[in-house]
Amino acid sequence: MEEIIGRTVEVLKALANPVRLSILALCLKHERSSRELREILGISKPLLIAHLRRLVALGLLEYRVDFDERRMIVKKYYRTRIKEICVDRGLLEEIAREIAGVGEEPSP
Amino acid sequence: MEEIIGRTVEVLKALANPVRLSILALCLKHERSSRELREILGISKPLLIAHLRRLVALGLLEYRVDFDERRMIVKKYYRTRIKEICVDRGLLEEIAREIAGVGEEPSP
DNA sequence: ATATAGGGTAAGATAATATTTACCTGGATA
DNA sequence: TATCCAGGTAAATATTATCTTACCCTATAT
Repeated sequence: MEEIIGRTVEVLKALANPVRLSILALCLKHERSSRELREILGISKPLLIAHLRRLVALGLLEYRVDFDERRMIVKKYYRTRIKEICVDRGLLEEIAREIAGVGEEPSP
Repeated sequence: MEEIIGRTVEVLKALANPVRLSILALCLKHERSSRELREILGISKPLLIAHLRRLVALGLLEYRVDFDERRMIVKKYYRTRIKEICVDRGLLEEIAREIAGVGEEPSP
């Protein structure tokens, strides 16, 4: 049992939000700094951080840490990791099998 | 302006739920009655109705009305309409263009 | 001292979803 | 009469999501 339904829902929920979808779109072609994203999206810092964290946790976004030695400042640059999330016939068939209980490990 | 972000989020939100995803999976290969779905999913009638309505409204699910003349009863049979929802590079690029404001109609 | 930039956390308000129980319609059946 | 079936609705509650303000720390510049 792989819990396909749970994992799929988790990813879809992460994508089903205008801010997070916009972040992925903005970081697609080139990396973006936190400040840049906040200015474009017009949201507060804690909110942006929460959204970024969620995307990173699911592997949909990655970041590079840049250490500015002169200013003793750590900056992060975000970039989208495309994972081609697709709700198609194949996925639905897998879910149907999970519901039917096919592939359950027999009790030991 | 087509409001891609809004429409995409709406569809993804509809998919980002274990019950609705299960309904689509169950009605994929053959149509299912309301009762059948409720027994498999183990949820209340009003809840199932709400989920069904939402999927139908977005065109992800369709139903056939069967009128049993002898019993004077109307029954509905649901079937999944596959629409191949895909969050890929192309979609993100479109969203990025929407954010950048490309293709806005000039003020008249 | 104060402001700015960067990366945070904590608490709390508000809004949206998910879900339940109780009830209504109409006809068939025990 | 009472119960079951089908398809609902209404209202209340519970759980999540979303978002803001107010803070903390470090270092640089004014």
